[in-house]
This record gives sequence, structure tokens and C-alpha cells, in this order.
Amino acid sequence: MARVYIEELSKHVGEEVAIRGWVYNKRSSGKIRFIVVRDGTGLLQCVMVKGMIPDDVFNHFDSLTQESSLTVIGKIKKDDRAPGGYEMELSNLQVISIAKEYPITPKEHGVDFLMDHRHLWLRSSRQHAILRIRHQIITAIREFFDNHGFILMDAPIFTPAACEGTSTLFETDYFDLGKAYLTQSGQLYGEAGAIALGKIYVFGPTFRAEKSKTRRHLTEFWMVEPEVAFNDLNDNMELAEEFLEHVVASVLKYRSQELKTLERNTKFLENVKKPLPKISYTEAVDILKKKGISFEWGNDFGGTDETVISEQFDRPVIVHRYPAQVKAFYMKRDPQNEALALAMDVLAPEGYGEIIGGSQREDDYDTLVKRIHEHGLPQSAFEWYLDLRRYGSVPHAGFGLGVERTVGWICGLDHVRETIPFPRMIYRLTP
RNA sequence: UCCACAGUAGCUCAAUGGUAGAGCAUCCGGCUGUUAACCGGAGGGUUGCAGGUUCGAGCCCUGCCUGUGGAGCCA
Repeated sequence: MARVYIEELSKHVGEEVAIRGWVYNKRSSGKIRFIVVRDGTGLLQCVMVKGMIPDDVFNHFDSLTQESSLTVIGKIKKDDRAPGGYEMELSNLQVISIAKEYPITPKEHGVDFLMDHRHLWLRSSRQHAILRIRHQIITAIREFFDNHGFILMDAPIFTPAACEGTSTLFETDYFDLGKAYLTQSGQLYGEAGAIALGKIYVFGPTFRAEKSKTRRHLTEFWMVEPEVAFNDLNDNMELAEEFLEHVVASVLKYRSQELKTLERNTKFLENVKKPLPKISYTEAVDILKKKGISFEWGNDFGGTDETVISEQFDRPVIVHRYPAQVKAFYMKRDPQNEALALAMDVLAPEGYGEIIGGSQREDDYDTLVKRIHEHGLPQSAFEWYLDLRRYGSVPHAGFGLGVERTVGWICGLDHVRETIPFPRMIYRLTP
């Protein structure tokens, strides 16, 4: 007899099959009993009627607890009364393991309790939907870059010093070489890769030791960072919008069922088509002022500022040419206005904030040395990086996309902690 | 680091300063189409911790702990 998965049951109507999984829920009305089984790919309602099957099989029902593992065998039929649309007329049932009293009941729970049981919470339908969409987003990211001639180039996670010199980093002892730090960005290494290979992307985890305590922050998160030799700021923005369009379209195409499970309104997602609106930082400041928000030119946007700006558009908006003073040392200045950096951020709609940050990089050796000193950074730590300007320097640009914020936005979640299987936050290191 | 809010049964929550309760979960019983099934019954409590006010504190006051949201910083 065929052992099949629930998601492929439509191909097995009328056949007797075996499904291996776990008890999601059970209900009884005396002589007729229902077991809802999950197998990781979906839910299947199994029906058994007293007298139609051997009593010992029928009586197994009583011992089943939520999340007990079992094999169910029976004929598949279409039935609109069943969740998922298909139902199994159970003919046999083999218990693999009876679960102890399961902490997560079909009723509501608080976030803290669920986070303490994250390893079990992952079994619920909603978490399935989020993780499948996360998978789709990561698949689409790799697909996009792979199909556009980019080479995946992994950057190290242990680094000798701060990449940008601003964030607080996680520190660890590193044998006789002193301190090592967990990377906060693979970008500088990505630049070396772009000069070596033309166009590359770094895709890996990054770490920030800042005590950020908001719905948009994790201490460990994933970032994808493309870097392209000979690209300028405009090329960079075009790459970003084409990339975002592909990722969102892929989720809409392959994960509509999961978006439905999450009750996601896809209106804004369907709008993610290039070209995206592009405004300068100065224009963004004007928007804030028109909305009556007091904001001084030269500051960086806060969370609420980003929300107000993004609310003016029906799709992600690209903001470019920020004041250089709020941006990193390696960003190239605008030749038209030295006070501006050739930087760009993509703000997601509906208040999800910055999902992409990038820039054209400073490619002039002398200017870059000057910036390193202006930011109070030790030049010795950046000698290898300066080599990229000593030996065949070219204009180049890239950006970083935060995977968890992107998942949160596409899924319509109110907190990034549900976008990654095991979130790491300042007050949570377990499970 | 700062600001605000919260902590009562395994879980989610009630309880004017006056006998700590409900739903779910668990256990027992009933029900031939259930949909977070339903109906009847049972067990389950050091009200986060330490003090204080009061005849009397889950409730008021002080301190601490833990968590949540936000600010700063950022993706």
C-alpha cells in the first residue's frame, strides 16, 4: 500500500493509502469518531464508525492524545465537510507513540508561553505557513541572483573588527589572536568578491549586540548582500526593485495558500512591480513636514518617520541620497553635493520599515583613508579593504536585505520573532 | 540605558479592601457527521518575590525580579 503525504491526496481519491503523522485534534460523537492528523504537509480528517472496523482499532481512539504519532490507513474520498476537502475512511490505525499531555492546546496562548515552547509551536498551522513562506523567499532570493550571473560568496562570521565601526558586536576569545567579533555584515568581504568575480552575493547570518527591544529586532538575523563591480547608485536601485519584484511574485505564485492561512491582504504585495517610486531624502523630509511632523534635516528617520513616509505610497518606496553624517564611512559622497551620501534605503509599505539598505561605495583610495580617520577607525584593520582601492579600483555598489523583516512584511506579521524558527532576542536565548 | 504596561490553576483570563472563580486542558460518564464539537461530573491555588499600611490585602504603598511594547541604534 502506498505511503503518501497529505498535500498529494488529490491524486489518490478512491485509493487505500497510509499516512504517517501526528494527532492534531480529535472529536467524538459516540459511535462516530474523528481524528485530525497532520503530517507536516497538511491536515487530514479521518473518520471511523463503530461496527465498520474491528473494535480494537475503534477503541484505539480513547488512548490517543494530542500529538501522539501514528499511521492511519484507509480509503481517501472527497468531502467538503472535512478541513482540506479530503477525508479518510479509516480501516486501520497503528499507534507509534502516545504523547504526554501536550502543553499547547487548541485554545489561545500568550506569546511568552508560546516562545518558551517554540520547538513545539512550530507544529501549528500558522507557523507552518510562515516557515513555508520564509523558505519560498529564500528560494526566490537565490534563484534571482543565480539566474542573473551572481556567484554566491560566503563571508566569514568571525571577524577581527567592526565592519562599520558603529554597532555593538558580540565578542569572543580567539586563541592567541585576542578578540574576535561576530559579523554584523558581510559587505566589506562582498566588495572583495565583487572585484574578484564581477557580481556576487553574500547570504548568511549576522549579529548585533545592541539592546534593541522592538518588534523589528533580533540579535541574530539573516541578510542577503549583493555587490556588483561597475554599478553606480542608479544601477543599484534598479537591481533592488527588480529583485524585490521577483521575490514577492514568487511568494504570490507558489504560496497563496499559506498567505490565505495568515489572512494576509495581498493588495500591497500585488503592487510590487518595477519601477518603484524613488524620492530623495530631502523630498522625504518635505513629506514629514507637510504631515506636521517636526524633523530636522540631517537626522536619520525613526520608526514612525519611516511609517509616515511609506504610507504615502502603495508599494515599497526607495529613498536615496541621505546626509553623509548618518551613514557609514564607506559610502561614496554625491559629487553634486558633498553633504550627501550615495545611499539608498527601501521602505516597505504598511509600516514595516526599512527592508533594504545600500549604497555606491567610496572607490577613491585617499578619500576612503580620510573617512576611516574621520570615523575614528583604526586604519590597520582596514588595510586589506584599502587594497581593493590600491589595485584596480572601480565604481561599485550593493545593498543588504534583511530576510526576517522581509518575511514579516510579506506575511503581514506584527513581530519579526515569528519569522525565524528559533529567534534570538536580548532576553531570549532558549529554546 | 530610558519610558509605559503587565505578572492570579498547566493555559487564557475574572474577582468594589471583606469566603479566590470561569473557559480550555487532564480524569470519569453520555452522544452515529464532528469542525477550537457539544452535554454532565471530578481533581487542580504559597495570587512573581520581600517588606509595609489595615480589624482584614489578589486589590493600596515601597523595593526587587521576570516579561511585553516603545525610544535610541539598526536590517
